[in-house]
Amino acid sequence: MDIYYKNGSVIIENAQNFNVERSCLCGQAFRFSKQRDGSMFGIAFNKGVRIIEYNGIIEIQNCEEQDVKLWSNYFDLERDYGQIEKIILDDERLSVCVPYGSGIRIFKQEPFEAFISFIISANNNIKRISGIVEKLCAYCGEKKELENGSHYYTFPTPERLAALSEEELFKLGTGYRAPYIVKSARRIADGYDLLPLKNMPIESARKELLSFSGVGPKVADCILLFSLGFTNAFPIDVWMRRALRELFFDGREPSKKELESLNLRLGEYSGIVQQYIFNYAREVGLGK
DNA sequence: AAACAGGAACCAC
DNA sequence: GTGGTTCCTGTT
Repeated sequence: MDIYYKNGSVIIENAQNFNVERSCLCGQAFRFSKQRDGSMFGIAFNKGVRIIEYNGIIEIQNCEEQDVKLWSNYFDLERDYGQIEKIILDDERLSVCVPYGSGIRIFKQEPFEAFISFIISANNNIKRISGIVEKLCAYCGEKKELENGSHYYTFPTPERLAALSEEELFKLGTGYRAPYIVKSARRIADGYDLLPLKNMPIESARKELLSFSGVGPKVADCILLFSLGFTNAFPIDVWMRRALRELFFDGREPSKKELESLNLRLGEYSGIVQQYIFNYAREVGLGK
């Protein structure tokens, strides 16, 4: 995989195991959308980028020269997903997931954005989460104009979010999560720093996250996996439950202990493996 | 139009 | 610590 800068774009040549559409739309991040022209538009680090593919080349447009590292880190391009995929392929129970999860890279999102987005994700579906996040950004993010005349909004800072009332959040469609968002955003605006969680043992970081309003086990694991760099965080939602019942537990409901030991058995990349399983469940429509 | 989908809080036990 | 109920909105 060769990554370099050229004329306002970050170019990825010989991309291995990177399916842009699947990665952007699988539910790990909520600010990517496919455009009518087939390109992908997404926002991170307050920057809006357009991603196009041609001749096996992936081009991230609207970048600056110093952004190469930034995006290569965000899209987790330095990791050998081929090796991880091989682990899955070699597992009798998991190999069925490979065609559905292949090419997904786990993005390293900004902690605050992931934190708020996954509080919103509770008891919610991908389409609605994206809609709410978008409204939230339009309501109190920063407006940015693009050269082609269109515009986008950045994700709000903790301060901007903390300044909102429950009523305002409720109107944006967050429902009963409004007070959770207010409380948690205020705690962060008041000085709680999420970054040190990256360097803690996973159990400690998880415990910290669970102390926030609106953050339960599943949301905590999502934040750990999708923004804090814990590739062994193992979020289990209804889709994962369905898939795990079928693949590992002979149709019955696994206990907490069994889930925990499965996580351990899957090893240091269990969270990435989880994404393959999750996508398998969604794409084959398990439980439908 | 009632039923369902989707996690966390909260209160019992 | 486990189990049942409630919270809100969009879809069927």
